[in-house]
Amino acid sequence: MSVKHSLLALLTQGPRYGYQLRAAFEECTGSTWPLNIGQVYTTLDRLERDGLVEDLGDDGAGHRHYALTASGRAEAADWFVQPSRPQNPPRNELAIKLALAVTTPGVDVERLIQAQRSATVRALQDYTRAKRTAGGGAETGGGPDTDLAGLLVLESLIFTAEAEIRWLDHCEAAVLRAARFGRRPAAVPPHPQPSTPAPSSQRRSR
Amino acid sequence: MSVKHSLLALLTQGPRYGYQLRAAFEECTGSTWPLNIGQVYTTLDRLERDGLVEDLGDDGAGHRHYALTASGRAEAADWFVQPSRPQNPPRNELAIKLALAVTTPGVDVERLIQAQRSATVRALQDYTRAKRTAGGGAETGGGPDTDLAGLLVLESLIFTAEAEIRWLDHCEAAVLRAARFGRRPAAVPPHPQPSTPAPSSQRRSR
DNA sequence: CGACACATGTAACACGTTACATGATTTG
DNA sequence: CAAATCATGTAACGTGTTACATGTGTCG
Repeated sequence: MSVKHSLLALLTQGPRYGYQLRAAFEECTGSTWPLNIGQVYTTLDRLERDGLVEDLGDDGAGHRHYALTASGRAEAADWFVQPSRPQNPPRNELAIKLALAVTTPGVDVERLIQAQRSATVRALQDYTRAKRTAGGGAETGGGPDTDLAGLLVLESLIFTAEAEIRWLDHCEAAVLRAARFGRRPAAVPPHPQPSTPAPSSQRRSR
Repeated sequence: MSVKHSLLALLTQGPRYGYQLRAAFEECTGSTWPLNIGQVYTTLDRLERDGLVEDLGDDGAGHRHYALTASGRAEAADWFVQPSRPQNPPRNELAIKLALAVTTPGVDVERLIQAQRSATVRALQDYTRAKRTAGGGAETGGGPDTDLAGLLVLESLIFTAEAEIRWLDHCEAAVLRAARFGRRPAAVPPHPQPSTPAPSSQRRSR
């Protein structure tokens, strides 16, 4: 959904063509999230089909411009006003992995947590370095707030990574605490077990 | 990718059938992320096609069990060991929206930030309430660590929401600071403007 | 009996990525 | 001229959601 709305938002500044829209998107997000050019065209097709944009045709220079329709403009305005709050927050792969890890016997949860923290710390260092580098260079040529936008995106990554590290620390403590109390490996099967037992070749981490 | 790997991870505890896998997934993540049952079956089909699981056939009770193959077991073990670190972090719709908002004239960024913070604070309160409620109730019947897993998932949501609020506060300050210095509304167009000007019906937020 | 949970699927569609095909223009 | 960039698309596939169809078993 973000691509669709991003294109609508970019078109509020006037008609644009596909290639231009991708460049504008990547510039404004500081190239953090590359946007596939093929998807731009297919999304524009869908937007036109749904009556949110209008095809202005070839301008003679080989550029196929699109403009917002009235409902497209309303949709873009609504996107900016309505807070993003899906009923179910987007799936967090790391949280799922850890939840499955603590419920699966034979998984080295400690190692998982430490490996993940190392990876996140490295990513955080990359972001911090990128933030130092940015802003000092030449203007990329976007509007007056293009640098601000890229900076905010970078800082969003930083805040997220920091939170992930804090959560991992918290998980490590919680897992250790749970392990100190009796951790019985599936003593009483709560559901009727399938007739076929787990194969004996099951891997163990130690 | 998370669904595919989640199913593999659940199957490390022995053969299961589709409906059972969904129940196990939702129980272990505390019903935070509902898993579509149709997707379970199509994913199992793909896993079988790729040689990661094996169809044990109907067990006579109408249950179609699947078991891990050797490569499926290796894949699951690898998923637990390898840290989740995609080259490009998953798109953050809120960050994209804010980046586009500060580069788009006529958008009330202040209002956007405040509306989003309110929504996130409400979500945070929901999570906190859910955390208080959980644990006190009866055992759901999962393994000994099912409660722990659900708790960790909830806390992941809490840590993420808190980070989002902090980031929004930071953005508000940064935007105010940028506004205090000269914010010229697109004085010098950096790219050649399209011939068609933006329609005069453009909405303004105030 | 009727409602509900259990259980397995299919179809259609939205969204996203990768790879490929095609041609114009610019630049070393 | 050759390579890179600009520009527009198509095809195939993976992933995810919603809705529908179908049948069994259980319980009030």
